[in-house]
Amino acid sequence: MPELPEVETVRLGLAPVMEGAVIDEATLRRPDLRWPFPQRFAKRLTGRRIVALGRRAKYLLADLDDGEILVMHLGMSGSFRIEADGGQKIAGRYYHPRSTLGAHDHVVFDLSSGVRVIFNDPRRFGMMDLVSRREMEDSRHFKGMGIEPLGNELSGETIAALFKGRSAPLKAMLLDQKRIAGIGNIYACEAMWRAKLRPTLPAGQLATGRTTPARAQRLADAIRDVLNDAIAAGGSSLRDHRQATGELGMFQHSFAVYDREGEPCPRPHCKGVIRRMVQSGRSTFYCPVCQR
DNA sequence: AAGCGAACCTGGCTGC
DNA sequence: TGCAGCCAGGTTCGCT
Repeated sequence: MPELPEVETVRLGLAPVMEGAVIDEATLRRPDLRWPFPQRFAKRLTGRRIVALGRRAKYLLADLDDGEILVMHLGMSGSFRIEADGGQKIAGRYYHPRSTLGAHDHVVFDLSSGVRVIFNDPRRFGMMDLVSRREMEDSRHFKGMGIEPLGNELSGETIAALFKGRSAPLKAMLLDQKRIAGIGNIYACEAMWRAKLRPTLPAGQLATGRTTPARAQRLADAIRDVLNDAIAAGGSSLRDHRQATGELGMFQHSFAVYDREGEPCPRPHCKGVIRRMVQSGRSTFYCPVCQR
């Protein structure tokens, strides 16, 4: 379940039980996810205290007390769930007692607090890796990664600079993690709708104009707003996916265009009907009337 | 270099 | 009911 808002929601759910906890035991129930686990993975995690749980784009980062970072990606279908020894209330929240592990429960972290964190990923496009903190920026996952859309770098000027001279469609540019990192198919569609921009627009055209190009500014605002709104709603729960706490995200009810082909455009006074097209192999949902 | 499409997997839904 | 076909929130690889 993973674009930036869903990963941030997962982080917020896991942080109260993981931060400060020691990993008593890490269990790998298969040798790989998308890629093999790193050498001696379970052993290197055992006994480590999790200092902090952070996020970069769609990656979760567990800062360990030996200077390594546990890097985790949810892929398309990854999720975490939390169980507590005998059922427990922690920081005001109740967690279900331990249950039997299921078919796609690939990684289990047993924490010193009695909490168990389970990573489940049917399609196995997720990944876990260990990188040293000092080499993280240069590691293969993060080298060349684009700006953080909720950070200070995102602005109309930045977008204009990032897209300048590019002929690829706007939609493709938004999905390019080497420019802006963390936006996926849903929020690309939603941001373009909010900014009233056509998905096929050659991205470089956002960079034209003497002062700050108005369209680039609208897009920057739309990206920031839609991501913040989604985080506030606990992310989007498609196909019944859950947050780490077991709750459902709610932002799918606020989609303007995503998966709404044939429905009326929700913009006031717009008479458009949402359409679906395919761009670089993925569905794009948009309003042909108000997105230009 | 940039921009596509395919590949990696499994499961759920649709339509015949 | 059964089965084929299509689709899915991501990333990487390989080909023009």
